[in-house]
Amino acid sequence: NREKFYCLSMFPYPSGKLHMGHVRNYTIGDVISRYQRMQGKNVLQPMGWDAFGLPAENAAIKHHTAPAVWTYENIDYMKAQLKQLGFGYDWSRELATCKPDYYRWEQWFFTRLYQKGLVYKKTAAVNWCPNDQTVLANEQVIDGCCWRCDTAVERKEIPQWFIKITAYAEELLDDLDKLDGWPEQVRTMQRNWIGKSRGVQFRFDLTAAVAGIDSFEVYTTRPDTLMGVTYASIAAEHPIALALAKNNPQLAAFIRDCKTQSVAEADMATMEKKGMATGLTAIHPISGEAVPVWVANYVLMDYGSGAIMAVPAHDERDFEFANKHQLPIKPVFENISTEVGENEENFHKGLSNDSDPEEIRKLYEFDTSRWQDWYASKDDNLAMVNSGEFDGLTPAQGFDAIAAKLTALGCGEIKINYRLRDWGVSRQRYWGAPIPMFNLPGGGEIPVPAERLPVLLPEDVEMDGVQSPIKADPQWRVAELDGAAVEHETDTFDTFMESSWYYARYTCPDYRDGMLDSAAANYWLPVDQYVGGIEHAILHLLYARFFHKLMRDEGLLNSDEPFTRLLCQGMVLKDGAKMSKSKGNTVDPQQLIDRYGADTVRLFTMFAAPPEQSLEWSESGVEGAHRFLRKLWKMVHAHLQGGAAPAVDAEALDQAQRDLRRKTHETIAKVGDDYGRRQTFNTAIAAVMELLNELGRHADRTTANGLAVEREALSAAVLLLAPIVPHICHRLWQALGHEDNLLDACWPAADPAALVKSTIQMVVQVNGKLRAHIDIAVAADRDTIEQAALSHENVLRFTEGQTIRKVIVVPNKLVNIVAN
RNA sequence: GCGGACGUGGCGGAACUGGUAGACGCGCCAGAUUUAGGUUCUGGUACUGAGAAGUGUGAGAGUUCGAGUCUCUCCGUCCGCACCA
Repeated sequence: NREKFYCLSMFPYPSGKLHMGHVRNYTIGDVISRYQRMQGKNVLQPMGWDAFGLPAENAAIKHHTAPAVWTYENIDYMKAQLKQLGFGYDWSRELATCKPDYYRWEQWFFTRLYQKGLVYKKTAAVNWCPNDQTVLANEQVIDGCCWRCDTAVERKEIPQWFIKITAYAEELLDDLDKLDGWPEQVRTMQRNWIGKSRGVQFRFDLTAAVAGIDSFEVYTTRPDTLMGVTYASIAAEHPIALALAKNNPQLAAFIRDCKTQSVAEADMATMEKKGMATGLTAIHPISGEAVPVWVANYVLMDYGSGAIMAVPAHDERDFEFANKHQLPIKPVFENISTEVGENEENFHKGLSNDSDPEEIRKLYEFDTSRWQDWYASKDDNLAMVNSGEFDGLTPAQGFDAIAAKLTALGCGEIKINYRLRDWGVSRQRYWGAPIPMFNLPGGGEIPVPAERLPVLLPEDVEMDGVQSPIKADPQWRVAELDGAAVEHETDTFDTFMESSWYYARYTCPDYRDGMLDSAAANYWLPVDQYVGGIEHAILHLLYARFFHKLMRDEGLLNSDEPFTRLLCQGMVLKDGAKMSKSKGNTVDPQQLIDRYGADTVRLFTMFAAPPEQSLEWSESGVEGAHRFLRKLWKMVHAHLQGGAAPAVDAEALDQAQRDLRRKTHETIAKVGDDYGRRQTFNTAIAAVMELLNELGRHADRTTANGLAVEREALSAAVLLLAPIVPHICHRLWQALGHEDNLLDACWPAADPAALVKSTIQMVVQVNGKLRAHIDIAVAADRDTIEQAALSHENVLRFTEGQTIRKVIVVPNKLVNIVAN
């Protein structure tokens, strides 16, 4: 009937051997697991392998082997290393995501999602190397070129499978509020990533149809600025652009040019903004004015409708674009506030008259990064201008009025939008789970029936360095369904698929009758503590949350969220930079284990920094950790030389023994709090060090009471350090005469009676500066404290000739005397 | 570019709820043991100053009796940006 505790560390990609980041991650998880076990809980701590992925393909090419061989060898090696470090994993639950008995259930789940309408196929952009005729990952695009052949990479639209994560956007957003065991910054990042917005979707009619298209849709979160629209932009892949390009060689060339760029958003956002006029004009839905239509490289076909309205006066990016292409800038807000700064004043002087575009353009150049924020923060101080019937409204009123107008005109409506996009899971690579679909000869596709799963990925393959072996082999795809010829899909799943549900499969890794054994899953889930790198704060954690809800809605489990508490550990640095092969500043943990032993490595990684901060590597710090363990060993054995120690007789202790005993119990209280609530293991270790320092100074082994107090302190130290340095503490615990297993030993509790103090030291400040310390009886009232403070010699010296204006007393802490 | 964090001695860090800045460790200095070095032990170690005291948490402002902590502006570093995992 013990309470369960599921402690999970993010499983590793089997890249070869453990690096310091793994050591740190898994030490944190193991320390928490051991602490919880000592609390008497039924602890699950599993480990496995995130075994599919791109590096295996590259390594296979380099070493002339198969990705599977390379992966399994790495798993064997890394597993042995994890065992050396003494992590208490339940290896009977080990799983590897590249094994068919794991990915078959992922394939099955995908077909279920398909049947529920949560999966669909559409075209989406990938990085394409025209020379190698292959798809590249963002990582394989270096400065816009292919990493193998240095050819300029193009954007190419190909059909791909998507899962409708946007259907769960609202729940993924709302449930963030429940995750109070998560770091606030992770929740904020996920909120911003989902990016819920309220805006208006509306239609621009073209003055002349192109290839039968006579309008296009745009979405804006700022309909209040609609009257300031001076142009519209469409994506290079927009049907209108493509149709026009057929008879416009210049536009066709520009569109080709737009394709020569990476699909990574960071690259898109920092690249030069380019555009070209289409010659088309759209009709402003309210004013009826002609609005020129441009093609722009920063408008993406995959986002929203692939077209945007542009308001250069009130959007920084539009402003830049308008400046570059000499497009008009039409302000539609006027400042009506009486308090304005110098810049704003100049700015709004210009805004409120009908200056010619050149004048306004000059005006804006004072600081384009600031006026936009300024607008956002001063809603009530702004009034609409140049906006016809909407003049005089505030932006918020303008939002509603213009939205209503567009709705009434039948060309638009208020719409909730998310920045979050559906999850593209197709990869054109070999080393991944095959997507379980049959492609039909006449087009279309059908899921592979459940009884024919898994769709096996052949492991005995040769990599040619360019194409996936299952794409290169014309036989692999051959299949039949109900007597008709069909083809296996040769794309594989994004590896985030496997890492999105492994935590649940650990609860029943050998279950053969389904994806999850609900009884086991519901017993162990949700994970009580998840530990992993901050780099996963958005993608992995969002996909896992999504999958959890999908599994819940499939009836496989009954909780809403997968991870109750989350700890994101920082990076391991050397010389101030992240340890990485490319920088050549890695430290091989194996050498440390060989030289100092697992306990020293564990102690150093936990002591050098709190888990959420980056950890600076230090060889002398490791030696310091080793020194401390030797000292602990010697202290216990020196103590044992003193002979048998009786139990502590609290009433019979002298003052020094009482003080030492109080220190022991203060340490127990602090360390327990550091492990459980704060998860600051570095300060827990420091507190035990302090206790041992105190013991070294004041221990008296000549009396029975002295020996008893020392025994109590050392026993506490051994128990408190046991989660971090289990091996040495196990031996010391035995040496101290305990027969029971340390892991099952009860976590010590601080004795309230031992913590009682008769006097307390308080700080006395004069005008906020420290001037004295006073010893005060714990029960002293405010007057007594004030008198003691005011009559202190040094306080008198600093208040002489001054008037006491105020005395602030913070109980048990300090007195501040305000005088002048 | 957008989103999120961080910035404290020679170094890693501590200061948890706005209340003694620098716990603990490393390094360094001095001493003891040993006496070749290392190990081990003891003491010291933010800066300026003989001292009294003053100054000090990336820079600048603000709120407060009191700011490393809260607010604003700026600078720097790091993480993520949907195909690295």
